[in-house]
Amino acid sequence: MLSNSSKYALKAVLYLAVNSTENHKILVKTLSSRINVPKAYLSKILQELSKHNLVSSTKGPKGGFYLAEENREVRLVQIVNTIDGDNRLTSCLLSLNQCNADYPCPLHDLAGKAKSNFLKNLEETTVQDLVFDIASGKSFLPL
Amino acid sequence: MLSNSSKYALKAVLYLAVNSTENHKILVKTLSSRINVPKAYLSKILQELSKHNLVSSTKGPKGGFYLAEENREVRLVQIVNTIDGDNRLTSCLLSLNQCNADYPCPLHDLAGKAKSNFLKNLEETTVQDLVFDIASGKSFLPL
DNA sequence: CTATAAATATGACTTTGGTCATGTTTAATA
DNA sequence: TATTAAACATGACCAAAGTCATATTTATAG
Repeated sequence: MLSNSSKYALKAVLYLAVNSTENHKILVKTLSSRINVPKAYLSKILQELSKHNLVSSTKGPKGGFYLAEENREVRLVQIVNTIDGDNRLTSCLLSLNQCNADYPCPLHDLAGKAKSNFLKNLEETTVQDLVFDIASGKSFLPL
Repeated sequence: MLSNSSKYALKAVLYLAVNSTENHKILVKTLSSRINVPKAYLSKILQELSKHNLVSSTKGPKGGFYLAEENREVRLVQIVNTIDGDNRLTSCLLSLNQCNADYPCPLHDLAGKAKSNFLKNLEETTVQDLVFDIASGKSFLPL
């Protein structure tokens, strides 16, 4: 459903959303140990996210990664698509080219509703929304 | 969501369901060209399915693969689990160990409903059900 | 202006899923 | 009973995802 890389990306963004501000940046090293993702690999993922303006960073001493206000409006689907590409979630379950609502493959309906529901949620939900759930005790962070 | 191997397995079973009987067995070679899956790889998948009694086969001249009546009662989840293992579909979206309804990770609800819906469908649907959909024009076969 | 601390860029290594080729066993038929 | 046609079994190869190490760039602070 999601690649490992996407999961790591989501975990990282989530941690930054809760624990960082522009005045309190986080080192890759720290982030790595907090969310249990190998440092070097996490680096690569953060760079990709940074390049697409989904997270913020500054180099040099006192530098690090953080989420600016604009980053908090990012929708989860942007994160997933940036890392996994955008058709991982939309393609037919059997990977058939000609499979659509008018000419569905035998598994189309079976998966279709679940998938579109999931995708819709990813599209509608922002990072800030998740932070809100955590703050209000609806969900929990230990990553 | 599903591995390539699972997709191939589903396609193969579906083709056999529609086109084979105990008196009309299908060669791997034929199946391969009909569903566009490399012959050698398809072989391996069919062997795995056969070992678990999800498809039937006989060796030797006049041999081949087919679906016996019992095979038509197989549920899709059995096919997927046999090929992919059984936790690919059930594990947490972020692959967290401690994530459950009482202590959900921030993405739990977002994916949970979609995933459990999909899983439920795989558990409830038999091969025969899909054949029925095809026969009644609800879905289409070209694989 | 220099030293240093951090992200960034690049590329190599490893693991795993997917692909293929070869040989072995089984069963039908002549 | 010999031949042959098929599934079955095993293992090697390949490609992509995941993992890691090294070098470069940038910014801060003394």
